[in-house]
Amino acid sequence: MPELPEIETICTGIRPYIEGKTIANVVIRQTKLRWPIPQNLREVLTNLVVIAVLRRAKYLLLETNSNITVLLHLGMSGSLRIVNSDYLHTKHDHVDFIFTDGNILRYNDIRKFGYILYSSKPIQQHRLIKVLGPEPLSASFSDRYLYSHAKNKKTSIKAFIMDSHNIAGIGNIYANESLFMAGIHPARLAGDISLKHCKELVRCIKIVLNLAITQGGTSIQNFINAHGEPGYFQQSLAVYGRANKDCVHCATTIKQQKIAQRSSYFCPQCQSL
DNA sequence: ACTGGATCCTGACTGC
DNA sequence: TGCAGTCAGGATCCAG
Repeated sequence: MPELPEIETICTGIRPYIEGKTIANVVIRQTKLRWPIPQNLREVLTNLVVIAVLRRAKYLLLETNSNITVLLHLGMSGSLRIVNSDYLHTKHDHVDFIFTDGNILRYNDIRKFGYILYSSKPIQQHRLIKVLGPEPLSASFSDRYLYSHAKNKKTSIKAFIMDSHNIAGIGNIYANESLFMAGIHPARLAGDISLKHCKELVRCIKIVLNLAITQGGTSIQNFINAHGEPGYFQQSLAVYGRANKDCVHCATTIKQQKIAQRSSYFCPQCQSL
């Protein structure tokens, strides 16, 4: 389930193989993803040069030497790998971006929750991009920002930080881990979090995401990097997936509860309501 | 304006 | 062994 650190890992992994390279062809085996792949994707991309591989929230962006930017979202089961033509495609390998040097950027997505689109406008103006909140690792995501935007909100703090319109790229795993580290109960109302606690939460979100990036992301079900290798952050998870186990701090039993339709894990002792 | 629920999908897992 | 049911989850859409 790729979140920000996983996309960052993939971005770093594929960049050396495709930046500055020319797209020779695009093979689409399955168009029915979350949204249909544009019918003319192959026609539009052929002969373009990828000049930059970027990440915004959980989107991976391929900038080209024309006005076209490819926008990729991996949903929850998507992966991208660099392969060559010796690797035969398998069941859920939906799209191949084939480069003139023989490398292939292969998109696989078991659950088809992801999507591939392109934009001919500046990508910041794209309807999916312009509504995003600040990057959590940027300076603009501050205690002041969190406090002022969460003020008066009657939703849970967990749902709030997972909403990409508020903060971009935090999914269920890192929301759980950040709230645990900050000692904040996931069901607390966003509007009730003090400036002091906002400061602590912002600090913890940045620590958790940075640590996950250095460990190559989290492989819970099927995350793999551009070379087909798993990440290692799952070994550092303090609460996510640890229902009925002992809290790493106080040995209280970790509780699991659905909050905002998502499995939430917390220590009832360390994280006060 | 704001909030929460339904929805898309497949595979792993559980229980009978 | 086989089948049915449940769960995982990002982000959009829609209803209240």
